[in-house]
Amino acid sequence: MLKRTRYGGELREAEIGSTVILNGWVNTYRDQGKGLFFLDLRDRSGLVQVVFDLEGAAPELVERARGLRREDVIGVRGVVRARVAGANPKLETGTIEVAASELEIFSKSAPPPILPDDHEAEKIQEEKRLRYRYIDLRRPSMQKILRTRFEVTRAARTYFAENGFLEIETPFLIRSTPEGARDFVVPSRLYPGSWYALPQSPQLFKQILMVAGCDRYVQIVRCFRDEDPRADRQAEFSQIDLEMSFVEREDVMAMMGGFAKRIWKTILGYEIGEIPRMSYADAMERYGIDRPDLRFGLELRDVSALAKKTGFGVFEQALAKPRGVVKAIVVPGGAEKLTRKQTDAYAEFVKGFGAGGLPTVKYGAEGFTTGIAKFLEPIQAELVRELALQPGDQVFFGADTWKVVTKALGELRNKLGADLGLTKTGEWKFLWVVDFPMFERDEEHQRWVALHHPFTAPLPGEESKLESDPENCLSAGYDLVVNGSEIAGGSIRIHRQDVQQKVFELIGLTAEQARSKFGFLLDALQYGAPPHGGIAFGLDRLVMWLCGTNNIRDVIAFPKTQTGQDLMTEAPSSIDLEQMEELHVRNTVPTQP
RNA sequence: GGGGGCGUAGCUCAAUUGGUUAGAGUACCGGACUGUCGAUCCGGUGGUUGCGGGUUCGAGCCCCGUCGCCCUCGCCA
Repeated sequence: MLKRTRYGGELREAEIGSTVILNGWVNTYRDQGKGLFFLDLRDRSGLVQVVFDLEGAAPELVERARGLRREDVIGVRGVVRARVAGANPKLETGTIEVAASELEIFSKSAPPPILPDDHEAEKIQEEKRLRYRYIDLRRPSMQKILRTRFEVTRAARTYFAENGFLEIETPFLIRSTPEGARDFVVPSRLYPGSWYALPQSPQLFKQILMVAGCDRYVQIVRCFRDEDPRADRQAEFSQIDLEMSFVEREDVMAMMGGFAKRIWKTILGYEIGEIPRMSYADAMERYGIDRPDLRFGLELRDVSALAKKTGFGVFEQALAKPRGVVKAIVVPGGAEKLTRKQTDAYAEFVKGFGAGGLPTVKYGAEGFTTGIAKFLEPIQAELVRELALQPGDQVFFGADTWKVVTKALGELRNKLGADLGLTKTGEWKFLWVVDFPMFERDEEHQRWVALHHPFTAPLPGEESKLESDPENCLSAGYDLVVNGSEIAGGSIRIHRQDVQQKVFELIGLTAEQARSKFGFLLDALQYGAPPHGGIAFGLDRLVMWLCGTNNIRDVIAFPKTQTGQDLMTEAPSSIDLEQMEELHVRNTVPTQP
């Protein structure tokens, strides 16, 4: 066997004159006739041109070479030499080529259904790429993503090892716990009628590792949530998960900030600098979202006080609602940049988030024009001052309950940022969001739900509000946001059994329910639990940002479709009747004929 | 569960809006070619128009159902 001595894509002019053996796939071939045959050999490192010619090779060799086709797998021995007829600037190896003297064909390829060319791949239906994933992954850009993902996890292990963390595995077959996302479940063979669940995260296990004295835990771990996927999430995903003992939130944030800095430095050579902070309340008021994209302004401004003076029906009705507000977004230069068609489309857009419409005005030399200009006459001067309007600006208003306005304008703000080209690649705006409320009111079920999760501790000094004022009790949670995307989230945990009981009670779990579902945690907290806290990084989303893709399937070697299928293996599938009987389950779906 | 988009040759697309035998590029096969590089030139194979019904003299195109993929709202403690 011709065994590789070098990766072809790494060869450069310095190697001219040396003999190498390359292994790889035929990317393309160019048959020049009887005696001259070129091919581009692809391996993990990239492409290099291999030439078979009469001067240097036996005719028999040339004949065999001429039979090569795309995606055949070969070994080649040859001498590295300078290109005779000029370089190919498109290849990193474009100034050299390998003059082949020996060829071994390891495997012929059937005509490939798709070709692993980066310039083709954009056009190929993703369905085909997923079906033939083993071909698609041969593409240089996919190889680069796989490598980047590995560099991230390697840097993570190095960083956390340097900081005294232990990587400890937690089980995949666990007890199903309520709340949160829908569980994937696995039937038990040995306990008829009983089920395991796959973990949505190792949350409880890592807390128990702290009780167990492990002090600092990290794990790069798969998590499972049986919810409908999106472009940036799927049922099965990975976290860099960690937990620390004897810490306050400052300690965890410092550790994670250091990790983010390490990653951006290692992978992109980028210096993050100090990561600013913002309270959840601020984020919601000014950006309408708990993960603001700070790459652009367009902040939401509360103009309720002024709106009250207009007598405009839409504003009045909104302000009459419980917690009704009127907020504004100023688009600098929007009067000219935004067409009527666009602003109409934005009105439709915000309706999708429950807003009744999108009142708007343009500001110019003659004051307010278009839209609701006439209604704003009484407050024009004050509004111009309040919003620091410049001629040419356009103002959009949201008028409804705080919740609807916040959501609608927050989403509109992000859309405007994208549409107006306010986000540049290579720009990184990090932000810690802190001081979340412990609870959110679920009006439909008339109860409190934990905003983060029910193991999150109140901020020091806020504990008493659990009794007196749960709505305004702040938590010791923290989210790390980059460019409007939440890439990590965590909190200081409750380490006292009585506090944990109280929180369970507030979210509507009776003592009995809490005991039956989380008894092991409550027990553990009784027997010497250190103060502890942690955080989890979404590995997939992290790699997406680092690789510049907005498709989570690009950063997972074998991803699932939006309906949870693996198109390559065709999972999920039906199972044999015997398998089902062994597992004590029965199929209630009529079988296909 | 709701909304939107897509589905024609292995792949990427077209088919003058219901009209002859569904075309092109590419891949593949055969031939030519000694410096190509997304090689080129000549010729060729290749189709259950996702699937199932329906309307019609006639359906890739219209209608109904169904399957699959993507985006999205809900959902994702």
